[in-house]
Amino acid sequence: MTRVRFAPSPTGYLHIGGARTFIFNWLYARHQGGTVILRIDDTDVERNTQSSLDSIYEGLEWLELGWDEFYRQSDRLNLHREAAWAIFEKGLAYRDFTPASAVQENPTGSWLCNPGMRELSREESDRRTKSGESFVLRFRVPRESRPEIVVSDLVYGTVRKATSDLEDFALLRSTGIPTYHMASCADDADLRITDILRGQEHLANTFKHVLIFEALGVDVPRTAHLPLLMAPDGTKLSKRIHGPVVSVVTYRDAGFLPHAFVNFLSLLGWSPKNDREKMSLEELVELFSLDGINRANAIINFSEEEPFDPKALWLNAEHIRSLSIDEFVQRLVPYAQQAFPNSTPEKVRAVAPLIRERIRLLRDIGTVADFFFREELPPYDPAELIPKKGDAATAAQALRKAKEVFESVSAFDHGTLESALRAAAEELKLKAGQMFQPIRVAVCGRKNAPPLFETLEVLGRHTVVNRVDSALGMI
RNA sequence: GGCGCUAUCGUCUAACGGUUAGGACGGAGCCCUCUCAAGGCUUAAAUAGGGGUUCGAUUCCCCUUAGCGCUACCA
Repeated sequence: MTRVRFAPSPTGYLHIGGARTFIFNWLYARHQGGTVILRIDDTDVERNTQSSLDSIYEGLEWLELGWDEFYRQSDRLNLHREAAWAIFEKGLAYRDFTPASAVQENPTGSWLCNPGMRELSREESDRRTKSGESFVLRFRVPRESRPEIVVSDLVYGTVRKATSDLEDFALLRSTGIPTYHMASCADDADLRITDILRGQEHLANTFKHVLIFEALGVDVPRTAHLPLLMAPDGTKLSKRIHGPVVSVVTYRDAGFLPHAFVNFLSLLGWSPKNDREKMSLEELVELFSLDGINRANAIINFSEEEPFDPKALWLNAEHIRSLSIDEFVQRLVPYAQQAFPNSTPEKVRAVAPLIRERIRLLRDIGTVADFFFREELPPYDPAELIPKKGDAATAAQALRKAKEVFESVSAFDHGTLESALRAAAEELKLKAGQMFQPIRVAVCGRKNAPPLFETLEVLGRHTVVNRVDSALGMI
């Protein structure tokens, strides 16, 4: 049975690279009916923050994917320590009493170990411990018996490293707290993780992990390393340098649909190889395979002017268009509330069909549909009322005629309005566009808006007549 | 510095050693049309450089270059 884990450490907000790692784990597990584990790797007490932890939950929950089991490494410290000491008892690790300050004095060249410490007898080691000296527990890399370590990565293939290039890494800090490598492997072993999908930055760590797993006497989990997500400048994503676009909640707040966002991230470093781009969650689960993961880092394309990757925007618009009106309204209401506090779900529902094909982000309702929700139209340039190949007189004529129609028409619905207004245009010998533009600007406050007749219907006779009146007053 | 990984249009990517190097986003143009969208059609745009191997290389090997990662008592 497949068991995967996503193991973020709460030392920063959840960024999109982390989200993608989670998504790949989730897709991989769901594809084969496996188990998804969320494990908080919080062994670095100094740098952990509650706000980071909150950000991880917030981001993960928004994705609407869920997980099956949950653990926190800080609850499991004893397990990690016991595992470390078990390795020590097997003679595969040793105490290093070198003070932390002294270790730092070797910046150049490749440091492998402190030979004197590595060779310390058990008696001597025990004696110094008893006398209260502090130490770090280091893995004794078997450079003589094991010339190289070979990893068969599910994505990168066979990767090898000479043990003569691998330093005696730490298992336990001088505080007794396990290091990342120790805690991670001990937990992976204990939680019976079968497949580790994680960022490529860990590829080089995998050699150490193989050694730990072997020392623990457990099967080495399969690994699949994922290419990294990079900023357009080729550097790694950083909130400080690249701003809020690297944070998952930014996408939520802008009005991405969670699964559209999942769709977008899934396409960064993975391809179904059949030219599919827009996929539902179900399709992603069905199609996902490690074969489609490539090895080169992917750049997420954003800029100052356009903070979201254009493809993400396009995909979101695609997902929005394939929502039913009910689902769309449900997703839209919070954003409508945000932009127009007095908006009602009923009003949103009336507007929804008119904007579904016109917005890329749910937040766009605030700019695209404002004239539906505001009592007063924001000021606009009266010149906008004047149609092409016409003058102020044309506009006034069209508006006066339109007002007559609005006041006299029996039913204020788009079908009736359309035929009445088209007839009116003909009567005035105006082209459709010349007739409709003044009306559109009068009721919407701008030239670009949803189809006119449906818009009029939603606005209602009263509002429409009022707005035409005030337009007439401006001309 | 050492070690490891990577390199196809601007971006995401496809191509069992044989394709006019395909698709998508974005760009440009046209069509549709009451505006804006949506939709349809067309178009520009790539195999980092150099050596091999091969009848034939985007694909395999080597070198160079560039980028990324690891080299902590961070994860």
